[in-house]
Amino acid sequence: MSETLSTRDRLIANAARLFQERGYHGVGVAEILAASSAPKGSLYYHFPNGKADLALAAADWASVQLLHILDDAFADARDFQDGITTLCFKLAKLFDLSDHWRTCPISSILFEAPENVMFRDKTRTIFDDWIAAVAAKGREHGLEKSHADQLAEAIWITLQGAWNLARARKSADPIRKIPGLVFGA
Amino acid sequence: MSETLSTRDRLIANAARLFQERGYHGVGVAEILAASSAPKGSLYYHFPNGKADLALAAADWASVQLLHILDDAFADARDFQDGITTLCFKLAKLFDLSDHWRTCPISSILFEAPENVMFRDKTRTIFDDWIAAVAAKGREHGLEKSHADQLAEAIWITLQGAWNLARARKSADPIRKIPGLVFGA
Amino acid sequence: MSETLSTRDRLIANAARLFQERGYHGVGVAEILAASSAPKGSLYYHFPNGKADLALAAADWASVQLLHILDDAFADARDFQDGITTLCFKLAKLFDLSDHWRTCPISSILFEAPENVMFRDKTRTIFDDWIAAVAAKGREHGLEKSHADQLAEAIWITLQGAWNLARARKSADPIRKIPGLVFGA
Amino acid sequence: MSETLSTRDRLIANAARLFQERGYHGVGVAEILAASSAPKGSLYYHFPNGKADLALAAADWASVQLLHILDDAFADARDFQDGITTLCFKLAKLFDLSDHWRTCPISSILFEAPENVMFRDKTRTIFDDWIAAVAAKGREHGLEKSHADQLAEAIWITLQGAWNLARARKSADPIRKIPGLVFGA
DNA sequence: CATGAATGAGCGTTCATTCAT
DNA sequence: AATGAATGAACGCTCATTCAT
Repeated sequence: MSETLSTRDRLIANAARLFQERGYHGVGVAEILAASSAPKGSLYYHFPNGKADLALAAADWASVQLLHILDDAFADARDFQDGITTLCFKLAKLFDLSDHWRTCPISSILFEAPENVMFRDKTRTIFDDWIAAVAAKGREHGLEKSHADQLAEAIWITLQGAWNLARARKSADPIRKIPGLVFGA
Repeated sequence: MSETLSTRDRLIANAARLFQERGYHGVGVAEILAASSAPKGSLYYHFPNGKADLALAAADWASVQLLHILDDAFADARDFQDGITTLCFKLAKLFDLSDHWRTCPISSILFEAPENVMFRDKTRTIFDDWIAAVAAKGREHGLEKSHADQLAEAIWITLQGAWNLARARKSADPIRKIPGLVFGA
Repeated sequence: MSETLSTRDRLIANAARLFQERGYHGVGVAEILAASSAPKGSLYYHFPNGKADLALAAADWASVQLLHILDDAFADARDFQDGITTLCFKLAKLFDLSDHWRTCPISSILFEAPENVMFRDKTRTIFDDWIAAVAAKGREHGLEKSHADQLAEAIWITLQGAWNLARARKSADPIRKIPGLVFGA
Repeated sequence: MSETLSTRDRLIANAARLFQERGYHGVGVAEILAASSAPKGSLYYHFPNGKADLALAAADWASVQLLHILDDAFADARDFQDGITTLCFKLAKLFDLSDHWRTCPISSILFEAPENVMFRDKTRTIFDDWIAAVAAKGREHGLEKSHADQLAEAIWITLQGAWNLARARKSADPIRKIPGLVFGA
């Protein structure tokens, strides 16, 4: 990650990436610190509650990244289906670039953390925010609210499942086939 | 778990349950041993390669459980959609009973394990076996092969995604709504 | 080792070789059993006191081997110095063949064992027996008893030291230079 | 060991002594930590590669001790033989004080360690350094270089072998008789 | 605002041994 | 005479965290 970022931001970005690859328990704080070129004690300066705090911040950061990708996908979209198709191809490309491994950063980070009410609540919030953002894109392209909400949730569910299958098959095909599944063949 | 099971089987069943709840790295072998009333060294007698071996065996065991649930769901099914609906309600009930936490045992066990070729290969095999089993049910109820295959894969993707959303929302509703998504409202 | 040996003899021969390479604590009974194609429980049938018993038997066996090499070296010896020179070249060759690692089997086995009176006593007995055997060769070739005894002890001391230096230098040269040291250049 | 030493130095000194007594595999890190009044994790702070790192540091430390003993022995030496005689008597006394057990610390530490290229290389380096230091003493007392080198190597070989025999016999006599062997009776 | 030395509970694993058969 | 399943203490090591500076 760029050296122009602050120590705090480097910790967050590296934590997000590493957790996405190997899960909350699969990555030690020492590895995150080393990847961020941060000294041992600095984690607890920036995140007083330690690893859990950092994971929550990393999930927030990853959520913002996902919303940026959504916005980019819809920047030149002719209609809703076109925007979603672009989105899926963007996510598929990222997946291909990650050795067919990095899937949903939120699920990767938060579902593997200790069964903690704060972790689960944040997951729900981020999921719902993303679904709402997709639904908003639908309404912007003329869909009725209830239809947009339904489609957005279906897209999110399908994306989550496609990520899992793509990871198992080492292939982004399931991600690219999402529009076909959601909008009909 | 029942005391009538062998030490090996108790280890597998407890490992499957605990990994499903907190992931491969989130559960220590000491906890699995304690839950199984097995002494420390017996794990390595039954599973010479240790925790990784046990996780693979637990994934196999969980896969068999999932296939049994599928068979049960189709025992009295009028048609394919009826069988899938029963299946989803059975899975939703299990999810409710687990404090809204236990989702796909295969993903829970194998995606959180070390990024190991053997783990990913087994995930793909079990996923594909399950999809093939669902497709077979489809053909038994008169569906054409290509249609059955497509539907089975769509069902699996949707189930995986619905499990994720259900866990975030502490509600089995997404699981119960799978038939509506896959077969059309 | 040959399959014609009894389980007991295979255990002894493999234990002697493995202890010689990595010391008493450096080799586990499981490895000795595996190398001997012997079942897990059979060690305690043949050696009721376990690993320590086996190590004592292995040291005895190695001692007999060393005495055989001594006899071979003196079979055609013109005089005492000639016999010792042949002996050193034989030992140097064995050392070369062992990747420059296997030195005195007795020291390797017994000095690394737990500080046990039985282990130390056996070491002394085997050392003294070997020195006495060399002294006997001296007397057979006309040396006076006191001179033969002194030379034999000097040879043994020099051989032990040369083995150490040879191991550190990955070269049998120190072993081949023993006659020059003991008999004068 | 003195409480005024740093944790790191206490670890090294205790490790050197314990390894010298029972070999690399014969001493557990827990015992070294306990002897050093150091907590479990501190070993890996000071020696990131753990037990192997500590053994290498202990060998270096022991090497320095041996060179100090050499310097002390030659502080008031009339000639080379006198210095070597003093050295042997000093080493014999240390051997007597150790319950006739502690011999060459370098061999004790490094030959019993895993067959690792780094361990063997360090053994050779320390051996050669010690031989060179003895040869330097010889030249300081008027010996020609080639003669000094030969004598130094012979002294080292004889010392190693004498240590082995002394240990087996529970007697420092072989160590005290080294000058007679090397310089002629 | 930042650091790195220090901590001890816990990690997955290996150990020599025992025992019922 | 021989076996392999079972055992739990001990192994070397990693962990997230604390704290004095």
